[in-house]
Amino acid sequence: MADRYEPASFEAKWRQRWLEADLFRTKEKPDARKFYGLDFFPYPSGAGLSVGHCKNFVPTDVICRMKAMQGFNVLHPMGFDAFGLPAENEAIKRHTHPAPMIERYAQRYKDQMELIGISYDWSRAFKSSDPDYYKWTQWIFELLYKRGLAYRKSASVNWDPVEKTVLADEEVIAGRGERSGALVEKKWIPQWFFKITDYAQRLLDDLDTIDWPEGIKTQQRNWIGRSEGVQFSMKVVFHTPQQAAQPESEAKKDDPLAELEAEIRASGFQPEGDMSKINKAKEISDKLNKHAEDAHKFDLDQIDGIMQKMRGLEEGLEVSPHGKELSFDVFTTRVDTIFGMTFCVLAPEHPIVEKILPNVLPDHRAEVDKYREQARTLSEADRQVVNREKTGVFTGAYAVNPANGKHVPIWIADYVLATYGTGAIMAVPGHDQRDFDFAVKFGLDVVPVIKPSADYLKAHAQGDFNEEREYARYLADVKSFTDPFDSKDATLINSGEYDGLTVSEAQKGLGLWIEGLGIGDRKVQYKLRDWLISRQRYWGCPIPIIHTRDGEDQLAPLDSLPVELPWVENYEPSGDGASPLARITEFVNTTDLDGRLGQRETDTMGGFACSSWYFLRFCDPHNEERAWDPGKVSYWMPVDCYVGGAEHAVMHLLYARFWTKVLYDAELVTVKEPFQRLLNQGQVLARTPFRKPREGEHLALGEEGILVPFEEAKLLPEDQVFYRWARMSKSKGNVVTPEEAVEQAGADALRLYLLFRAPFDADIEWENKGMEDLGRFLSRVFRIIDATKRDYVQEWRDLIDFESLDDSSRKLRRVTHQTIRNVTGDIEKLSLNTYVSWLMKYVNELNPVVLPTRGAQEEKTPRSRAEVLALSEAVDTLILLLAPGAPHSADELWEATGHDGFTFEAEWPRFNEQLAVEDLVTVAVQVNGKLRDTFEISPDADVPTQEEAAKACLKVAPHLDGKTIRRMIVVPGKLVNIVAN
RNA sequence: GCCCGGGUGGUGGAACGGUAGACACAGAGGACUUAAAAUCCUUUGCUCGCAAGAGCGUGUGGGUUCGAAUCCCACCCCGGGCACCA
Repeated sequence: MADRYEPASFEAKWRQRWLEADLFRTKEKPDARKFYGLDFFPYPSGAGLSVGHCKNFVPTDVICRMKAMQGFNVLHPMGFDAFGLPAENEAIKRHTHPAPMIERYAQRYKDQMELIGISYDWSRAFKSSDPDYYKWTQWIFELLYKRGLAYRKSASVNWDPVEKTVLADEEVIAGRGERSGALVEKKWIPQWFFKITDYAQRLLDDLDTIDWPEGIKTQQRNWIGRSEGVQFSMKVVFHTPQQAAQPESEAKKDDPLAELEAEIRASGFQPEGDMSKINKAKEISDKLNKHAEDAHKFDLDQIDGIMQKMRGLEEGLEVSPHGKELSFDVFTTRVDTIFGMTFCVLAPEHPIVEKILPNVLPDHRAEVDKYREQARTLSEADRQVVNREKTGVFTGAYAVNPANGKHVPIWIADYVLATYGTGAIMAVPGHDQRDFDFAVKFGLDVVPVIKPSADYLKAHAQGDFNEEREYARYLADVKSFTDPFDSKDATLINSGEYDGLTVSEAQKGLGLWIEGLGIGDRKVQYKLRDWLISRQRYWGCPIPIIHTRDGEDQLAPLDSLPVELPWVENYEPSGDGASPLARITEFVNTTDLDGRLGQRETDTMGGFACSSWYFLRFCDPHNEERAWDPGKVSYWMPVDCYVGGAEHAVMHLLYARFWTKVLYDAELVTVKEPFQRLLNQGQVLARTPFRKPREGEHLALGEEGILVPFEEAKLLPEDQVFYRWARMSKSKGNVVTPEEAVEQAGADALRLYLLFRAPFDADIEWENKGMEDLGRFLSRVFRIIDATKRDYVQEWRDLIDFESLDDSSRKLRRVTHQTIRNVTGDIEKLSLNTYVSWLMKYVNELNPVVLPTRGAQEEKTPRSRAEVLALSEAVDTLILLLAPGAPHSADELWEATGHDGFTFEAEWPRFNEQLAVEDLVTVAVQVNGKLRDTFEISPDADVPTQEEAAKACLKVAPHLDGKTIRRMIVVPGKLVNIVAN
């Protein structure tokens, strides 16, 4: 055995032996606890792995290796997310077919993962594009369909003109396709969706039950976007042309309903019981509008007359030419501000706009048409520009504010989204920034309904601040205050009988009132929308649906699964919104369950469908009868430690949770959450050269310079080049491959460097030299083991308890057991940089014991029996604690010390509390919180003894001079604080 | 704008509310060597001081506490996410 780390001489040998021994095959020992460690399902890119990817795999490997040594049944699988756009795009670029291409790339990934010694059980590997796998993806699709969670509808969707397919909301970042960066267009085509919105509340609630980074949970909460509020109906009314030209008239003050009641009685309609007037009116209107079949019981002419009258009650109004009531719903989280509603806004796409238009003046109609056309053609990105100037048009119609009967103008504006809530809002410019901006721009009224705080008034004050004066000015001229008062902690004004209530009281009161009125309900809204899974692309899992000739959708029969993706030479997307599969008639034409002719669905599923259940298949990967054996899945699930990048916060991680919950409801899995513990690793950044822009060159926003290859950077004048830390990527030319790293420094040095350089979840600024530092550490380990060869006793375990400890051996064993405790705890916490630190510290402590200073070597007295045994224990412990991080070296040393087999199969060192206890502890002495001295004392000394010892400290006395001790605070064995003045 | 992280020596980073700077890199000095590399030893937060020692120190300013890098409030800076969601 060498006395230094020489990776070239043994690392490859050990990898070969592990392979031959089939060492990492998943064990399913009875009675053992399980541990499921998993890395995110990677897409095997043609660029291969960089050391950046390894930062993901190594930590999982460390904890899995430790768990295996602790006797757990460990599931540590790997496979490939092979279906999807990245693979297909790359295949098109290379003029090849994705299937053989992905096969090659996956093989390279596997080779690279093996090269750095990751302990994956490759016997469980699969690709999501394997028919044996996607058969079951289709099976789950059918399950979703049967449960009403998969549906097809025409919708305005995100069309990526470069990828030539639609994208899910989650794949659109700031109006651009996540991968292509192209501006996304709106397209109206029939699409398949999964009804994830049904699970919104559970996806939100169960976040509290899992151990994930807070940031990821928050991102999911925001994405789900729950808000509580009130949804209520607003009636549309139309002014006559003459009246429309006049200023808006006040609503009639006397009680129109009393008159109406008389009319109702006169009609012969006898309401049952003691219904309120409002309910009577509502009932009539309901009969007319919704239950025409009931209406025949009454004299229709008479009722029509009542309705005319009812509308006529609204002063200054004329009945719409159609004689039909129009209304629309609005959603608000601030029903307390309802008295401040001065206008309403509809999204341009709102369907009621069609019904309003025939009843308004032609001028309005023309403007609205023009605006809607503009909105339709405006790209999603243009519409989402930050702080965009508000646009909109008045429809010519009005809505009745149910709170005060006032008629407020209905506008159309694209700042109201058709896809959220009801696509219509009550606008309260007094207390909402967006409405305020709109009101200011279009000269609409602003009515404050919440009393502004003194702070707000002060911030907007002109000249000397006088609260009352400012308040008066505020009430008179809100618009001059430049932004609305936005507080949820104040009282109401201008709100009739609700004046003086707090915001939360008013929310409760007004919510109940609206419910009682029967025009609305308290409601919960979510931002989350259904998951769009159709892709008009070839390389994906076919959707197992047959469209029959009479327009029905049928599931492909279960025994016909998988619906295999046909092999075709030409699979490029057409760009017309149809999938390439639509061109393959042999694929398209088929018969359904009943033998009717039909056509297959030609869209494929987006890649995220395939990765939403792979962690279940790993539990039982070769099952041909079913997707998985429920017993196996209930044994292994949930994943105990799931490691991957934070970029999947709202895509994969949300979808996989959704599928798991559906499968739970179908009693196919026993967990509600798939990933109990999630960790996001940091990235590896590499020094990347940029040059300053030349004349005529322009930098995009946020760019500092122009990326140049290293070769070019070396040739450029020094003042033209600068370096920045950037994520490793092939396009930046800054990639370090695992092959290069292993060649230069060795696999174990690479592994330890990735662990040690920064905390697990922090970014690493890569330096090749850093690996060599860890190589030197490994050399020190080799030297220590080499130097103890002569004294080492392999059977120390059987002998050590019978030997009484002398000073030196007690110290040794103490250090050993403290290290076992620290290392085990840190690996458990995935605090892996400190894991390596403890090993280094341990080596530093062993060094002087093992390697006497030169010259003294000859006269070294022979070691005592106890010391020899303690040292032997230290040797084994060091090797075993090192094994998860540096498995090649550990096995090399394990063999050199005469052990059979592999460290992977050896038992993890056990921590003995008694041995770790110190004889003496150092106690800090503070005077008034400032450190003045320390003393050593037995750890079980009582409090008075420690107080006395503290007072006796020499350096303490001068600081107590002329002071009286008021108090003494003792943290036994740690600290004494003398409080004196 | 809102929401998450994060600001600690020359550098990467350690620190259950209890001795700030573990562990490492870099620096300085030394040993071995003809020399270098490698290795080993010592030293290293800053300021003042020959020293003993004292003072100052975890982005800034306040607060809570016997005691704050750690908890609370306000602000500044960096990284990430969301983005007209009513």
